[in-house]
Amino acid sequence: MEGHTVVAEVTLRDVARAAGCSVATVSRVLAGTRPVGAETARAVRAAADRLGYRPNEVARALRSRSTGTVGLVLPQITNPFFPSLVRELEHALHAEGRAVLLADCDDDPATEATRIAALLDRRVDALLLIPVDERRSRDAVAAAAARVPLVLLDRGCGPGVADSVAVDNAAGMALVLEHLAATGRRRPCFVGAAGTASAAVERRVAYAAGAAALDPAAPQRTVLGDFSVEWGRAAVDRIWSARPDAVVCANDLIAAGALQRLRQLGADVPGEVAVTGFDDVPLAGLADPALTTVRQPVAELAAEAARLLAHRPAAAPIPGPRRPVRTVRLAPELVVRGSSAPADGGSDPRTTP
Amino acid sequence: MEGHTVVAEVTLRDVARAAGCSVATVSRVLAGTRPVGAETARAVRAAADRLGYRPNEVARALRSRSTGTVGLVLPQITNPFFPSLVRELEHALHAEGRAVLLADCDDDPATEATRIAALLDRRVDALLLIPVDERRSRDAVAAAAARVPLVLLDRGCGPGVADSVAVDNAAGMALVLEHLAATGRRRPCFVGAAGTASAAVERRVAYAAGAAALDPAAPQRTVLGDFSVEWGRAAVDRIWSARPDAVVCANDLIAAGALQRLRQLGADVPGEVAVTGFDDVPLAGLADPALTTVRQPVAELAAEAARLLAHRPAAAPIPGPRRPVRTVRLAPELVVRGSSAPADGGSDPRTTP
DNA sequence: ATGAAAGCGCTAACAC
DNA sequence: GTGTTAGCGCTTTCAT
Repeated sequence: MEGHTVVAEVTLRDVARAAGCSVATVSRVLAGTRPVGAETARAVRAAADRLGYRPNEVARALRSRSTGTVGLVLPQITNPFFPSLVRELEHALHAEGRAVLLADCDDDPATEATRIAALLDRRVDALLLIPVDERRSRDAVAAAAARVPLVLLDRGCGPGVADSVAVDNAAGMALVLEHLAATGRRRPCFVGAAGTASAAVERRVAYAAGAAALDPAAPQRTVLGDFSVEWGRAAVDRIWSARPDAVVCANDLIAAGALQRLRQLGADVPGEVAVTGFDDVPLAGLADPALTTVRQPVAELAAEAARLLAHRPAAAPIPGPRRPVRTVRLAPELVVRGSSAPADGGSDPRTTP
Repeated sequence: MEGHTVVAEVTLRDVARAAGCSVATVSRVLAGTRPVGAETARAVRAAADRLGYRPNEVARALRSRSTGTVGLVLPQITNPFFPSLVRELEHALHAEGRAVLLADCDDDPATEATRIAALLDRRVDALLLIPVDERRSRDAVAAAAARVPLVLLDRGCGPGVADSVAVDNAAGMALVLEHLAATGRRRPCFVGAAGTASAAVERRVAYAAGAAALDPAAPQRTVLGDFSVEWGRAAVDRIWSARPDAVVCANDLIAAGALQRLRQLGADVPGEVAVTGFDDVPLAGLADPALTTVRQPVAELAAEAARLLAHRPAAAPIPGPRRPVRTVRLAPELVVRGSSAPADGGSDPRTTP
């Protein structure tokens, strides 16, 4: 084993020389751009194989003005909802021969702006972006969207800024509330997240709208913090005195925290109080009791995002008329688990009065 | 808002023209390669600012033979131990102005080989790699290490293949066993992972070595599966009949599954049996009871990996003598939580007989 | 169907 | 200290 060594990279010239033709011909054979004589093509491929030729993607990128890379910008890879999304995106893109430049923003809009700039400097062909904040990310996102195709994922960034694909948060929250109503819960409360992130806003608005049907006072039983386990724990102390029979949480982390604290307080979940989450992160199935939650269709989200990128025409020669942004909303799925089993222990809603 | 548009990128030439000097001078000012007259420098910077010039990193890369990107190749981003590592690596690298090309291998050596090749084609300056498998990843890793600086992370890949940095698994397992012994446990069993991944091997070897001191029969109470929650659940059914007073797991996922199944079986954790994990993933603190585990020093791992990359000289002109590989082992830390509290409920080892 | 030649935007000799 | 020039490795006219 020796140290890595530039063994004089094999270039197109080397292949051309070995195959006895010009570099242009080799390029055409390998890229399949234009017809080439069968005999020549064979010789070229043989030479390329024999020499172990690998095209220099950097040179190719410079010349063809396309790097074959897309930037993936996200708030915090440690948010347990993102890894599976990243995985699906990476696979979808790699399947198209594109590589992924990853940027983690540390949940900070300023860092986000820096990362976006760095990716643009590297001439990514496109950007997949989960904005840190609906409002504070807007300028940087809009500027980037003016330069490359850009698709917003999971969270929005104000109207008309860019194409976006996300789960239908309102529909998800409605599923939760319907389920709770059907299993006899009548005093829900909501533990949400403050701020302008679209998931936070949409989920709390949907709760307020849907819960009112269950109980006119339900919308008022709302406390707001952030999307964390710690907040879930703290929130329980704020709302438990109201004796809700269901704690509807804005995501699974909050729900996990709430569950933990309720257990500490000796509350009976789900007998006395149901707890629900949102996202269906891996942790949700592991909680005790396992968490009823709303599953985001992660693979579809990724596929749809990749599709939007592919269909966004490369660039207009002239600024041109404003192109309408496309917004895709995917249907979520309710995953019923132990944390919301009817109080009587049965699982059929009809057995509950 | 209009569609993204190539507004005729500003190039070095544009800046040179605006500043009234040559492209070389502009390059020198911006790169700081060589001294430039104060007056000229000012003019250049002003022009660059005014035009909103951003260097084309692709062109720069082609010319300077350095892309400023490093490839990060990992088995499965959805493994909950990796996101925090990815985060630290991304930050460490970005701080040096390098971008991260991410590749997820789907836990498959063949995919891994493909991804490595794709990254090399893109001329990454270096590779950070968590191999899928100690043995089956070896060829691809060795080949890659011959072309660019490469640092193995978290898992090894056979001796002498490449520089590596990982936690000291043996030391971590020893900490666990000492702790169990000190808190009065005498019949440990081990739920590990089969296969040749170095973490799997080192942890099970360390258990066998350390547990024998506790109980000569302990090493035999070992069952092997994979690093998953499902295996943790299944393993309990295989070992519970032996009535161990401690279930030592090879990672936190296994431990979470074991904990869940023990609870289902009505076992008292930690009263009747202690459970321990390894890695300290976010989930560990959330389990009930919270999981005693071995924390990997993630930030240090990342920093050390970045340091090794930086110090690996770029390339030798001639294959040269075999360069010794460097292996860094970082000390782990035991995190004691509820799942291993002494049977009497106290937390001081001395209160236990 | 093939080759010659012109760059993509930048850096790095090499002159002055 | 600054300009001129020659490419990095490739794709793509434009000839033939």
